[in-house]
Amino acid sequence: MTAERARDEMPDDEPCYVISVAARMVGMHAQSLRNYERVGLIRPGRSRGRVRLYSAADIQHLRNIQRLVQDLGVNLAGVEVILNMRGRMQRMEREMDLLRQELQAYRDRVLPAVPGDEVTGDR
Amino acid sequence: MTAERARDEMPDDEPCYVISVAARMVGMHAQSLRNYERVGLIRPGRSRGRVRLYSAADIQHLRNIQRLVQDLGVNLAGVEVILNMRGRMQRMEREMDLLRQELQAYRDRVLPAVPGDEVTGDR
DNA sequence: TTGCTCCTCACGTCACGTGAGGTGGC
DNA sequence: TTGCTCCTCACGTCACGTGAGGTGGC
Repeated sequence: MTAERARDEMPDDEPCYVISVAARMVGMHAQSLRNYERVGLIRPGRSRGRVRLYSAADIQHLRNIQRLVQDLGVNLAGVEVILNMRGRMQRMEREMDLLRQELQAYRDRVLPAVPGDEVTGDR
Repeated sequence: MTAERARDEMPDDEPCYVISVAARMVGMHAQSLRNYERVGLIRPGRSRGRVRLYSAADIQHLRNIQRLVQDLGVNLAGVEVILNMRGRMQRMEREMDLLRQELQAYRDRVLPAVPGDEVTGDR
């Protein structure tokens, strides 16, 4: 990522690939990409001439969709639900990391909690 | 739940409804229930006579499937992925609750953590 | 015996991929 | 002008619901 960015000066969310290039990159039909946009699964940028422009992040998003559709046989309604859930899970994971860090700080630097009491006591 | 259990002495995982009753309870075609079993979405018990018997938990599971299929238009491959993810999210939520409880125990009973250091320090 | 269950087969419908056809702006 | 893009329409395929048909055990 960092190396790539340094090489071509292209941030992940920079719209840069027209539909034919994006389709070739992910091995899909250009018309499929238009279909996915029509049902709201992806929202590429547009040039002033109304030409779709896909960012590197869009390409990655398309690969996620592709894996669900082609490898697992999920339909587009399912893809939408799954990608939403995936986002929520990622947020939960970040929140859990924060909790673990904070807890570790207590364990390392301060005092141990009353052992086997408050966590298991009321379950 | 508890009241129901006390009333009819029927635990949630007790197989008790034949397919016609289960189908009527959830408003689905009996053949659909057989389809769901064939693709592995549900696994009802069987009587010795090989007759399917659905538990209250199975009924609830069928309602979850029904909502995804009928309300959201998800196909069966998507339902499988979504229900698996849902299970993982529920386990994560329980784990997060434990972490929060433990953390709260530290905050209440012991000492405050070094404020604004280890949690925000390396982000 | 009656009414259930079991299973398999088949048909209808719908979602989605994919191609064609005609258009317009770099 | 050429090769792209845009859009819409239409067709083929597949998944899934749903009914029929024939069977067997409470």
